[in-house]
Amino acid sequence: MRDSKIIDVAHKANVSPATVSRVLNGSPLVTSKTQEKVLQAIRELNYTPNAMGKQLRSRKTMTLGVVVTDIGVAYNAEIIKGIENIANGLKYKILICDSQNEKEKELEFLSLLQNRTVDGLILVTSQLSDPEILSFADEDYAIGLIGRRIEHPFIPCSFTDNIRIGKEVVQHLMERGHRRIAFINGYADAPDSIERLQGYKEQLEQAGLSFEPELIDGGDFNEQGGYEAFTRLWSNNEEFTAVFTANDEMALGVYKACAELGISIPENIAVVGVDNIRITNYVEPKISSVEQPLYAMGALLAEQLIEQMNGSVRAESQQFMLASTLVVKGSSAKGG
Amino acid sequence: MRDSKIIDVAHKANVSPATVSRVLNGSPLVTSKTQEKVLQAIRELNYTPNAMGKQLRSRKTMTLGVVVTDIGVAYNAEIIKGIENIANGLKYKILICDSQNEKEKELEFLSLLQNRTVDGLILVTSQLSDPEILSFADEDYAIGLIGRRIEHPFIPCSFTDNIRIGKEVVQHLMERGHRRIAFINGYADAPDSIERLQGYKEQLEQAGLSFEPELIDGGDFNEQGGYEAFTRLWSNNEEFTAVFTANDEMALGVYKACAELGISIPENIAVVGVDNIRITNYVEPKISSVEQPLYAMGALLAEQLIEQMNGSVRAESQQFMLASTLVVKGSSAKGG
DNA sequence: TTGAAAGCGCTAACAG
DNA sequence: CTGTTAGCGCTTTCAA
Repeated sequence: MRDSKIIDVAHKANVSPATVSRVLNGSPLVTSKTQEKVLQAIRELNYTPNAMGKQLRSRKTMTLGVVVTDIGVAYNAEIIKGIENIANGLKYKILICDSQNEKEKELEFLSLLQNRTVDGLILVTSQLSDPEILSFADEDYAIGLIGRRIEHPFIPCSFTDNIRIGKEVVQHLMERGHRRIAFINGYADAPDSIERLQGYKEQLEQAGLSFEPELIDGGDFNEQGGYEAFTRLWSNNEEFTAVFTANDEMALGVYKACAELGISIPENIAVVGVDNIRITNYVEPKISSVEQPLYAMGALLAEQLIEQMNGSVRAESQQFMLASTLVVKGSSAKGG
Repeated sequence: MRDSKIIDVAHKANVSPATVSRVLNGSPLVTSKTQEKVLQAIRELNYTPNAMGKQLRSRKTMTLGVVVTDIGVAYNAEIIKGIENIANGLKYKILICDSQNEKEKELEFLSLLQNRTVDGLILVTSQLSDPEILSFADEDYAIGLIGRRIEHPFIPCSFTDNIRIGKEVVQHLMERGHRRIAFINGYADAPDSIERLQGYKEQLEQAGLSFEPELIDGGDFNEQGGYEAFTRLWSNNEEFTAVFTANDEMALGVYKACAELGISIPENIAVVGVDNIRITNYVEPKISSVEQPLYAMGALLAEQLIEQMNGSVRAESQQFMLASTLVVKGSSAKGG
């Protein structure tokens, strides 16, 4: 059966479509008598306002696009939850794109901003380059970033203090007596990688230790990469006593390598990761890790972006730099 | 800067909006000369067709709604990926609702079908009752179900053969010599629970063993529930030698309980779960588990639903019952 | 092959 | 307080 429209309700209630619209939108200037007539007609016709008509007229879709590299990763899922809860509370819906790290797919999704399918877009640790993102921000498109930072007055960002994460982990390991600390990094060009490495360096320097490039390797943020990086580092006989991996996935790779090489954790080597994913608590020993306020990062950003979209004047965007928490567990329990 | 519209392009190219629309939609009846003029104007104005106008006119949003109970659970994430990949391939977008198992939120999301925000809706292991779902299916709304089955000509469903899962696990454990097999179920009224229990019973019967209700308990599909259920079962001194948990989360709870009670797996007791989640491979011993074709469940259902939505005649929906695979690992390696 | 015009369903001026 | 009317941006008859 064809949906009934506002005009049908108007006819049935003997009023104009405008009046029906007023009732629908809770306008205060309708008699309670008229209102009742209209509501009755709505009930009888089982009428529901059509979203497309409304959206076209109001030039708003009340929808936020969210681009993540992989929806299956707990890191992203938690951020999405933060975004979704805030968005829903403010009557927004979210359209998700699992880009599988393909730039092309992210770019394609950005077109939904141009064609006004979404009112705003949130990129979660996107692999797009700054210029690519900025080319959109120059238009009157609302874009927000999570887990990444771009200096731009209209692009809100929420991210963690990665330098501090690097410093904190190194400090913790030094307190446990470690002096030669290896660092397994993620993608070389990811801000997370660069900043955590920087924090690592800064803390070493602060302690009067010299930075040794031969203790650094990269593992692309995944388990296999961590496994391979550790294997390489170990084979060089650098005699480090601790490893700091830029995320937990790579720490799992280190565990695998250690199991094969007969290295025991934490007796022979201490391990600290980042993200504090669930698995870190199920392996033996549990992996010390830095926990990030992911939910908050999503929620704060969504709130800021929506506020900004609805502001009459375009206000300067806020940048949220959130602190993380080191959770010490078995993998770094003993001294080096 | 205000977006340019089709009329602007028309003016610049000295044609009518209808012609621009034809070019946009690849109509064959435009001269290549006119086409070039129009394309040129589009480029110059950096024009992008407005999605709302198009949608209102065509009465389609090219959007699929997806309701999951929790986006953070790997089970759901994998299904979403299957849906999304197929949907994107067919030019559809997906709008996600993480209902957190709140019925009210699911119901609210269903209204997006009524107001035509989405063209179709997929419920993943929804907690809504059959009548609630059917009340929507009676209208001309496209609804599909995953991980659940409703007999209705227009509701496509994809789900696993849960009875077979129950039978297979029991058979496997019996082959390992187990005769008294405890079963920790999920929510008592979930189809997954009921059917897996039924399979468990059938296989016992087939082997000439009697069903013992005192070996059954429930753990609500979560780790804590599994922990508590096992603790209860164990304290009854029933002397079972194996536990079949209706999902892996509860198996993890069993591991925790066994660690506390000093029971060693698999020597004292064998454990088999369902879902084959990642963590099952990181605990010691690895947990035997039944792997479900989640991605395929999502993909097949999305394909069927979209096909159905676009069919001129409303065809009967298909039901997809997919087979699962038991992955035997350390937790059920030894005999009982 | 192209254009004129109607209308998808809704809201918001403006008038009464 | 309510109705009339003009679009939001697009597609699609129908006519030329």
